Amino acid sequence: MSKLATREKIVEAADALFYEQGYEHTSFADIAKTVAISRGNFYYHFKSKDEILDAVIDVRLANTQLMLDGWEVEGSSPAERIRNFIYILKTNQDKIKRYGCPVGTLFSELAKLNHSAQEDSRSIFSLFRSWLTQQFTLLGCEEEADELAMHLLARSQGVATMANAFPDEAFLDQEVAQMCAWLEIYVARGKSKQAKRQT
Amino acid sequence: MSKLATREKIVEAADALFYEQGYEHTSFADIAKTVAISRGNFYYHFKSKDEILDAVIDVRLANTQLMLDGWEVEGSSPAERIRNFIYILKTNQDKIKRYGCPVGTLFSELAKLNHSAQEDSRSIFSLFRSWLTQQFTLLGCEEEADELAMHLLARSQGVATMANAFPDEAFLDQEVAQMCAWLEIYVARGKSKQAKRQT
DNA sequence: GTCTATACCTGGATAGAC
DNA sequence: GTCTATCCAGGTATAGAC
Repeated sequence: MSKLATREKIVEAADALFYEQGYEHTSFADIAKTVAISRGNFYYHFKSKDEILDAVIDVRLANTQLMLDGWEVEGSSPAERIRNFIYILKTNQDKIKRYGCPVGTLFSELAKLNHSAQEDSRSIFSLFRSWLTQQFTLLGCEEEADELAMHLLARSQGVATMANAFPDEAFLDQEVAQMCAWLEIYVARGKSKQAKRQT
Repeated sequence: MSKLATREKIVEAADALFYEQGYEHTSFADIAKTVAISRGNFYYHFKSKDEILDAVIDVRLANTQLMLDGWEVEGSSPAERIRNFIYILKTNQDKIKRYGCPVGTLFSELAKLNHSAQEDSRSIFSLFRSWLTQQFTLLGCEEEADELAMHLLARSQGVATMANAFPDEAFLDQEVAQMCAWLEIYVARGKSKQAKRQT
């Protein structure tokens, strides 16, 4: 098998396992089993377990960027794009109910481990944060855009955590609906500002 | 040293370390160092590491109950009591910024480990949930009381997670203020209902 | 590139002296 | 009750054959 293909398979398997079992709790043996390679083979592709984590975070960053870029389709409005963000909870609800949010739970774990990759994992949050800030700015809420971005991120994180703790509920749907309703306040506010500017 | 005193010291040290470092990442050696006993001595007091975790969860449950009971002081209103809950974030902000919420992060970790104590740790959430539900009911929002309780829990969890990821911000204060403002809607709604009943 | 064998360590847990 | 000594499983990491 080519070098790249195996490396990619390792990262892919590690990505899933780190999400489902946590970073520390996932052993080389676990990854080796799903990729079907020997434990020794890892060290041809990576110097250490930490390097696998770095690669996983890089992949998550890249995939997140791709997702955000994918929402910038022709004719889409910032409100629609923010709604896409809110709907991540709905789209991934099964996994979220089982494992929580991949971004939040990884960051929490690395924070407790005092791991050197903690800052890298925070940058996934930063990616969402700056993107949301941009969308709220486009919506016409420039002064409070970052505050609104952080608020929405926090709401999502909270819903993910509680949906993980109480997965048997209509809770997630309710909260998604409420977040969309909350967004409408700022959509309306942005429109009235635009109207003022045009007069 | 008396049996009880040592046992309590172990639980106390484990409680703090599980919060700061995570359950799995905390070793007997870590606890032994802070309590200043030998590793072998643990097994006089506990059969296994899992039993220490059980004891820690029991202590947290008891302390939470004590805190909630302490808020039922003479003349206090349900609104004030809910505000006390919101203010936990402010009171514990230093630790939250460093380690997140002790309830949420423990549950998340145990969920990933697929640990048998997962349900016990969820019961700490349940304690808050049922208490909040009761307070919202007293406030006059009986139909939606549990929904409001879950909403407030989720907001707190989200704020704790994001304050952990971005601790350098005025973010936590803003969110606490917004949660208090949000509460006022339901305080007002409850009052108008009461007024109707009295006519 | 991938394997097997193995070194080395840390973690939880046990046995038995004191 | 607390200690020391020790066991054993499992983890990361290395060496070297293929």
